[in-house]
Amino acid sequence: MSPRAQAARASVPAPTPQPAVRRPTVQDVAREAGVSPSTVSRALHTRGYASPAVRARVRAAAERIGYVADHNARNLRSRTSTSIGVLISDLRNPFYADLAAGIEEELRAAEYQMVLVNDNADPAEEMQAAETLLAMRVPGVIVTPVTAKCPQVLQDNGVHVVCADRELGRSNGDVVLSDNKAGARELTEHLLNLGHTRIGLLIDETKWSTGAGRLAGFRAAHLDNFVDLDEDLVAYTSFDAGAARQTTRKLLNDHEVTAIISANNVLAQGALTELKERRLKIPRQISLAAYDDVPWMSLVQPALTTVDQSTVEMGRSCARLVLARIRGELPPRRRIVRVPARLIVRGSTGPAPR
Amino acid sequence: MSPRAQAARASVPAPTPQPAVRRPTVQDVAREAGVSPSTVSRALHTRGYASPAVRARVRAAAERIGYVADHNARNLRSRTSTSIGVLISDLRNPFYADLAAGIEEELRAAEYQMVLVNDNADPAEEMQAAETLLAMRVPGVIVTPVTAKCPQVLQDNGVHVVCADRELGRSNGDVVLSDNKAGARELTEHLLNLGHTRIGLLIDETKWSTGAGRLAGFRAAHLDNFVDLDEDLVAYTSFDAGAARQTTRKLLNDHEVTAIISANNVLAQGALTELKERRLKIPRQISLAAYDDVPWMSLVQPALTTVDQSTVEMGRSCARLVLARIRGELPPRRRIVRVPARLIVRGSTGPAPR
DNA sequence: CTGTTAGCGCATTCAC
DNA sequence: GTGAATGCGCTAACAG
Repeated sequence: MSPRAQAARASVPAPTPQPAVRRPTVQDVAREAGVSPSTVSRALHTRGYASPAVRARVRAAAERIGYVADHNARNLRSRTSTSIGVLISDLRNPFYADLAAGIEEELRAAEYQMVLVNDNADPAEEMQAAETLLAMRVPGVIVTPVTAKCPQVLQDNGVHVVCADRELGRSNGDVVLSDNKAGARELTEHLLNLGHTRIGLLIDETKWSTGAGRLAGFRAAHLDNFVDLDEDLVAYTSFDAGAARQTTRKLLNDHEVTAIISANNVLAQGALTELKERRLKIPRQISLAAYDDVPWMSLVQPALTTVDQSTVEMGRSCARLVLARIRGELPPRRRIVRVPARLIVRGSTGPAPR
Repeated sequence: MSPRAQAARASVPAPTPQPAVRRPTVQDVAREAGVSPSTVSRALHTRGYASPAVRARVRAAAERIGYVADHNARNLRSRTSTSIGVLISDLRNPFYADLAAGIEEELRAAEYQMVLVNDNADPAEEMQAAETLLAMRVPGVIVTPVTAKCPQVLQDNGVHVVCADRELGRSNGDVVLSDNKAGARELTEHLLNLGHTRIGLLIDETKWSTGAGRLAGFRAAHLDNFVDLDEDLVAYTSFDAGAARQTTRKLLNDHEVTAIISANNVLAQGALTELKERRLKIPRQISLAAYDDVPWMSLVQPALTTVDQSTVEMGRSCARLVLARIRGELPPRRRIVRVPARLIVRGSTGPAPR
């Protein structure tokens, strides 16, 4: 803003800070119900510490005057919060949106709130978000980690952390993963069974458990089926539809593949675009399949064969897991939840040509 | 949970409530820096009440011992919060995901947090969410309202409310809308210019400003172009791809349309499914277009002609608006922000047959 | 089972 | 410009 504009703004009517509507407190409820504030507190939450009669009276009084307990005060005093931090890379990617939706659903059912932060897969933003969540004193965080440091710092500060979708190196915290290896293996096997022997794998990373697992499944399927895997068919690209398209082009030009598997929904987009551009008949001339089923994959013609990683359910699992931790219901040992992956055969995969 | 299970759970090792890692407080920073707690508070926030030297010393001390201010305490004391409530219908719908992404982006930049709640377009859940946000003492809420009661209750409690995407009857609060009428008019005109005179409009509601605006634009285009609108071509359906498909079927069977416009991305899915099922050549035999551009629409073949309502930008606008209100930068008069809609012509629309 | 007392961590009066 | 005192609204210890 220019100095001029700023000055103009400073002379505006008068920055009313807050309407400061006075909201009723426990005191008010206490007076209304003819009991003490602490009794109000007990009647409203803890079970067994107030007689049914009093409890009913207090509840009625609270209802009458529209009392809503102040979370800040409660959290401050009781050193707990019902807000859970959720740290993801990109809400606009349906994978993360579904994950968040599953988390939110489960949290809401348990009367917890979701504080959602997009970190754009940027380590700096991720750390900053972690600090904010620390400041909020959230008891738990669900994160699709970018750096191991983030979950680490949170844990060091007593926050229960659940890593979602991926594991970074040797972590020691709870984690919820898609069964990447099994899913990728099944998908690859499906293509091998159709007679494909030159299957290109479009993949962006293998440092994380996600890519590593999918690659492992891809390899395993080849091994199991006695098909030699030409290492050139593992085509590394970056997490970007445009790049994936370029890589697909190379795969097509230089390696005579009859099928392509993309390791996630973003890469699939690039691959499909290139195939369409070339007017290749799917699946007659080439088969295409993707890990990570998202809605558009069943809308295109032909619909894509995919692996559905039950993303929403994965989110629910994450939420259940942090909540269980927070409630102290789990033994200290780290928990690894593996969410099943399901092959969905649609029209984009068919017999190998020739 | 069954009584049995509950009993079992109660006898588990021992519900450790919290690891209760003791986090540094202002006191600790004060000791470390050799000043008083109140000086620490001032040095860390308000400007002008601490000498630069002290301020630097305090900041260094805070950094050193890893001090992170407690939001709960701060909020309690200062009666403000940096959490903003965001109430939407369905995070899995890319429209809402984009909206939330835009909101979050802007909030994060201003160091605010987003508490996201899915209300599933259910009035009861919406009201419950409102109460929760009230309990959190959020200074502002952005909501895609289901009932007028929700924004009302929030406002009555001194919360700044911005309604996003739609207006319910005569509201008196701030609102950010897509320019529905202009967008729909432009889209309709595009089809009329291609020679279509029997255009079906697939629409789910017209009570809200959203549907009403799109219908109005549809009508206006007909009027402007001197094309009589057969009222039967306004095909009411419900907000559901399956229903939209049925309605599309009827439109096709009974009304000889040469083009279909769907009022949003969900309905478009149903319409497209039906057209593909019938193996109709798009756009040779029939044209299809949609309001609310979402990613899959450019992936299908042919890509869909749509109206892009700049959803992410709409989210940003919402966030900027609540923040401005919270800071008291705006005059009391209600603000109506209209986000421009942009026609994107792609392959699914072509000259009318015959 | 209930009332009294105390204090969570911080920001904001006031004096100085 | 800085320190001491006060209390935001609530719940956890205690008595009783």
